[in-house]
Amino acid sequence: MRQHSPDVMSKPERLKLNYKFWIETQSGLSVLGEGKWKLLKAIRDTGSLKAAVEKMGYTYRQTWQNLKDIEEKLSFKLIEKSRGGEKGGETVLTSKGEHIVAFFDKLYADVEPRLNESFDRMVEDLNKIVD
Amino acid sequence: MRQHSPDVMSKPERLKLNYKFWIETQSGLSVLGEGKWKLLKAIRDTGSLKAAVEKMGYTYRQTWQNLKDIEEKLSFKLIEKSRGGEKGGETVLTSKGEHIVAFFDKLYADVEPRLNESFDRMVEDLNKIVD
DNA sequence: TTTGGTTATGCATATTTTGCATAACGGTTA
DNA sequence: TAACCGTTATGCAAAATATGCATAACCAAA
Repeated sequence: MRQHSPDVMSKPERLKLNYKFWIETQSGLSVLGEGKWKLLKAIRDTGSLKAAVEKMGYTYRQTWQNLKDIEEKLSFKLIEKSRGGEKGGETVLTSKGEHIVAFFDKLYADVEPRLNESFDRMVEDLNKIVD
Repeated sequence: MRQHSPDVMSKPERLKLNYKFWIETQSGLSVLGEGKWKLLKAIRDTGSLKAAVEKMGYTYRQTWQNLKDIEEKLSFKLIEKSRGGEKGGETVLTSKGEHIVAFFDKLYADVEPRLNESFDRMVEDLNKIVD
């Protein structure tokens, strides 16, 4: 069957730039980035993994596994979980968990403004190519 | 069966930071980043998709599909491919393909030095958390 | 000892990624 | 003009990941 490719010249669209930072192990294994940073904040704010997950729109199953894997890679705990009690259970950040949150706060505060400036400038060049 | 978790406190390892930039469509669809940038350079240098792919250690099948998808998202062609002939076929960059390569060259030259400086500074803070 | 809300986890299903195998091309050459 | 050869093109099976449902485990309080 002969089938020609879709016309690749038909829908010019303005482009943009995006970026991402994350922590990895020395061996290059990815550990955690912006998503888990925000999740940790949500855990801190709610005192509950379940509530944090719902707030973020994540699934409990996967997030629980992700956090377990992250702690394994880091070799220290980010959260302290307990079951039972009046509220059914709770999850709080460990001291190191708090530090990781604070680290990302600082990292983004430091780097994002300058990066966005560069990107705003460069995205003009980029869109000249499209036209 | 009762099975205790692996001891998460047992292998402290120095951490590092990493980052990534990429181009996306206005609607947030990821288009291409560092990998395809380097691939395009390899295509330019070799005149062949097959050779470029082998140079990069990618698989032909997937790379071919990726490039097709990227051109679809961009709505313009990055490469011009032909089959047959003495060399069996060849692939060269289009003018816009060249421009995209040049864009990434400039982007990384602009942004990387300052970013690496910030990261070197911040990674010290990060590893204070680990200890 | 019952209750209730949270954490913990097995497992089936869906989705994505890989990679093998093979077709299609077409300028060159005899 | 017909066979050749190295490249591009692509279907498809298999493997690896991701997703999400269902349900167990837990335990302070009532």
